[in-house]
Amino acid sequence: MNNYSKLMKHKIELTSEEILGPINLKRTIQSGQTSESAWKNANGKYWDAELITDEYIKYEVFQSSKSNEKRLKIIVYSKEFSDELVKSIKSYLIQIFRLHDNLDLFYEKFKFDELSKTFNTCKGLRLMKASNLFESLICSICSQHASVKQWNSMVELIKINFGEKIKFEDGSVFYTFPTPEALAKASIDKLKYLCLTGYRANYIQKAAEKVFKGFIDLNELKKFKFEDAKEKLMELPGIGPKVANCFLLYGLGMTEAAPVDIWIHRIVSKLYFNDRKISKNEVEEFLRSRYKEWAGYAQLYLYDFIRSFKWPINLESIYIKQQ
DNA sequence: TCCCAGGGAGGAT
DNA sequence: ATCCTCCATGGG
Repeated sequence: MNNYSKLMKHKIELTSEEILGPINLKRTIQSGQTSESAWKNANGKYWDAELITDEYIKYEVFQSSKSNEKRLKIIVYSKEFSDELVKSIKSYLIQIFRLHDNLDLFYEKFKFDELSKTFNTCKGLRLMKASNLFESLICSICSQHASVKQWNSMVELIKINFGEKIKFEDGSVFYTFPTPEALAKASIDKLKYLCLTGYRANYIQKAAEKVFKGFIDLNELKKFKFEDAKEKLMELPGIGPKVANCFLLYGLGMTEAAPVDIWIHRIVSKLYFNDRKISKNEVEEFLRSRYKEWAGYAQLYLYDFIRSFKWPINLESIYIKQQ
C-alpha cells in the first residue's frame, strides 16, 4: 500500500509566447527579494506550493543549463489534472515572476545608461511579486540589518513555528505563512528565541496586530498613490523608508519604488556621484526620477550586481567583468 | 575579538 | 534636517 501513486506528475511549459524577454530563474530566486523567502532547491529544480483551486498544489520550476532562455519548465504534482489547473498555474507563475515585464525593452531603453554595466552579469534577473502580502511585509521587516541568508532563515522558522503544516504524498513537507492573527497572538519570546528574529520580534508582533485589527489594509494600499501608501506603511513599528519601499516593490509590485540599503547607497554613490557624500533619501529620489517605472528594476540590478563583488570595489574590476 | 548584515527608533545637535 | 547610539543574532 503506497499512496504515492495517487500523486501524478504533469509537465507543462511557459515559452516565449508568454515570457517577454529572458528569465534567469536561479538568479531571480537567489537575489534576496522580500516578496517571500527563497524557494527550496531539490536537484536543480526549485519547488514551492500554493493554494490553487481550493487545495495546495506542489510544483517544480526549472530551466535547462542555458539559463537565460525565454522558457520555464514546470512539473505539477496533483491527483487530478485539468485544463483549468494548467491555466491557473500558468497565470500564477506569470504573475509572480512578472513574465509580462518586457526585459528586452528595459535593456534597449537603457543600453547607453550607466546601468547597462549590470546587464551582462544580471541578464534575465526579474522582480518577483508576492503571492501573500502579509508574508512580504514580514519578510521586509525581518530583512532589516540582517543578511539575506539570516532573514530567510527567520522566515522559515516563523512558518515552521506558526504556520500550517502541509504534507504531500511524495513525503515532502511545506509550511504556509501564518495569518496576521497567528502572529498578532504570538509571544515575543517565541518570535525572538524560536525564530531568531532578535529585536525585530517586537516589530513583527506589533505590525501583525495592526494588520489583524484592521488599522492597515494591505490590499487597500494598491489603490493608494505611491507616496500615500509609503506614508501609511511607515506608521507601522519597524517600518522606515527602506522596508516600506521593499514592500511597495516586492509586495505590491509598484515598480517605481527604489529601496535604498547600504549596498545601493554605496554603488550609486560610486557609479553616479563619483563617491561624493550623498544621503539615502537623495539616492532614492535620484533613482526614482532617472528610471521612473523601471526604478525598481534598476535598484534590483544594481543590488545584485554589486553583491557579486567584494567591497571595496575598484571600478577596473567592473569594466573587466563587462567583457 | 571585532566587524558586518537589503535599518529603524529615539534622542541630541 | 543631519548625526549619534542602541537594538539581537549569526557568520566571516
